[in-house]
Amino acid sequence: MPMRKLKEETELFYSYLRQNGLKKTYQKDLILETFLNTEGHLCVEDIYALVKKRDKKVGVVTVFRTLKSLTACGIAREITLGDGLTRFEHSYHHPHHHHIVCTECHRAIEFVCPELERIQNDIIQKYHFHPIHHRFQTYGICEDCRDHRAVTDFQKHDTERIFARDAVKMALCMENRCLEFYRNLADRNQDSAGKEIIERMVQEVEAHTVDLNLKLEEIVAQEKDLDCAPIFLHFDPCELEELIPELSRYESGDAIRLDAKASIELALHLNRAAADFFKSYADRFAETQGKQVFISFANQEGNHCDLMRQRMEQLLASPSAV
Amino acid sequence: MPMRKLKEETELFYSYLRQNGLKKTYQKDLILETFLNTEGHLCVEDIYALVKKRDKKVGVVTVFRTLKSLTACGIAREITLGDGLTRFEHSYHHPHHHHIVCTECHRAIEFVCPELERIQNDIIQKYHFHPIHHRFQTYGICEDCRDHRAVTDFQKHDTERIFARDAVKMALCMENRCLEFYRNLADRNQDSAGKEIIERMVQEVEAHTVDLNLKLEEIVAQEKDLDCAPIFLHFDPCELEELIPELSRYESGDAIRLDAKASIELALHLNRAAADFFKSYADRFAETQGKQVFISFANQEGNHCDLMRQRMEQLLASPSAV
DNA sequence: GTGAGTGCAAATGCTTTGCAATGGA
DNA sequence: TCCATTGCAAAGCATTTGCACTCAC
Repeated sequence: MPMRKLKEETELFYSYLRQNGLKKTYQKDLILETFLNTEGHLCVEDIYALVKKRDKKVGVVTVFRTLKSLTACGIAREITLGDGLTRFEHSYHHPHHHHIVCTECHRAIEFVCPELERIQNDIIQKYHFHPIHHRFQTYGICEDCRDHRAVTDFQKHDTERIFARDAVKMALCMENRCLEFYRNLADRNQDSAGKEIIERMVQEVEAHTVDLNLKLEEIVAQEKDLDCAPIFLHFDPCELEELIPELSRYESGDAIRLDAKASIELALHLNRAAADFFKSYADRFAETQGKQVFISFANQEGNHCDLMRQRMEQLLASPSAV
Repeated sequence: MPMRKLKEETELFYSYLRQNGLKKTYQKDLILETFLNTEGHLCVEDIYALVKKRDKKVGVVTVFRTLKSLTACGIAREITLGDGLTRFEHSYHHPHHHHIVCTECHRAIEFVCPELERIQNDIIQKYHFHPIHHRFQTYGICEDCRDHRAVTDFQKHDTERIFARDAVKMALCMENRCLEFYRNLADRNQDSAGKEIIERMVQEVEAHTVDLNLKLEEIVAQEKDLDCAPIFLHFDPCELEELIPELSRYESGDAIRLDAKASIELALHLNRAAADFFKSYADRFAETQGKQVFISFANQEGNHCDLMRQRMEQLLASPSAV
């Protein structure tokens, strides 16, 4: 947990206290700090035990009461994993997610699924409910328990980092699809000017892929074993697939012949689609590092569109110079 | 609750008792009967109160214990609506569903959403969990509570009947889309033989629609106000839309010219798609009246395919006679 | 100094368990 | 007869409340 965030959340808590005429105390601080410094799905008893390590005099009741406040101001979120205990997880700057719960070891994996959010919105509207929150919980037996292996705790990582990691992976997934598309197209395009344009696209996407991989490494380096944490963002690859134009539409007979203009138009179209998609994808999430990844990816795709447009202008001005 | 079902469930319970070396008793019978004769999401106290009306001597503990057994043998299903109480709902021959819970009045609407089931399967597979069950719960404030209106209980109907009702409605929705498609096509088709074929299709679909409406009335007549119960099956109309061929594919210029053969082929294709879709749709559900509706709809569409094929043979044999 | 916070103990509410009596198979 | 079942009372358990004392503002 970076200090910056701990500070942000503490600020939030204090302003909540101020606004509600409540007082800040040593115990509240201690409980907040303990909560923020622990990842996972902790029950009151867990947090109480941790707090007691630092100060034996604190009572459980205070932990209960403070966690209620933390929930009220959006720092914590109450969850249930089916064992009758109320558990708490970080909420501030953490995307809304769901759980896969092992009914044997009671460990839980978190995942985000925008499709679920969409369905939830559709349904609640259909029934004229004013939405508050929703939860999707899948219960099953995890691999470790099924194979009677030793189990350790899941989810020891900062959710926001894992989300950022997966956001970059999603962007990379998009870029890889684009690469495959452009390479395939360059291979088959029988118009040499168009081929050249597309090959330049390949290089640009490759460069972008390198950047994204660096970004990924940077994120993963922030925390030990972050790369091993299970997938958090459950995105639908079909949605990315749909952004890629169908090559068959450009075939005439079995051959593909896209001149420079048509190639730029195609690339422009693909970039525009990707930019729009990632921009609206970002809208689904609360303020997080991951959201920022989507926004900056959308912006880069947008910038690439501008570049395409410039090239198009150049081409129209002096067709031989591109 | 029809007698037939009460009997089936009682049989199931007795065989569960037999297989586990347990004994049948007057109290268990009483609790089972009370449970089966009440629709809704009842907590132990609710059922206990109802049982007490019939016999003051029965204890709560027995209700707790019997409900555990009923859950174990698949007659009841335990649910939580967020108020800390364990509630029970019918499970035998009831499709797996989810809930929209009002956080004010604690009433819950049930709904079935095959899309959710699909996502659940995808995700649990991705994380290598062995599935047990899943729950999707949406919390919000219902219309009544938002407008500070008086509230009565939801869900006073037999879930299986509501499911059957919605299954028929879904089939009707499909037929209406087909009708619209055929009418539009008949209108625009400039080939008179083809037009005639399509007009016959319109008549056949109309007849089928009448049948389905009769079926719907029959289901709705089984229970008072069944037609007013909220939508239970949340199907995706896009999935139906996708089954309908795009007319634009048959346009040449702005005109449509489909001869008899092409018209039969088109109708055959549409019927086949509908039959396949509803057959696989039925597979998603446990044995219920609604599932039977889907299967019989798929069969009827299949039969229609056979009819189409016969016509095609006739046409090929004597082109003028169709 | 005022009023919220704290921590103890006690209460609450749902659910389970222990146990002696009961009653099915 | 045997052993599951029943219903009472009692225990468990997570959480909340009452209250006197403490401490932040």
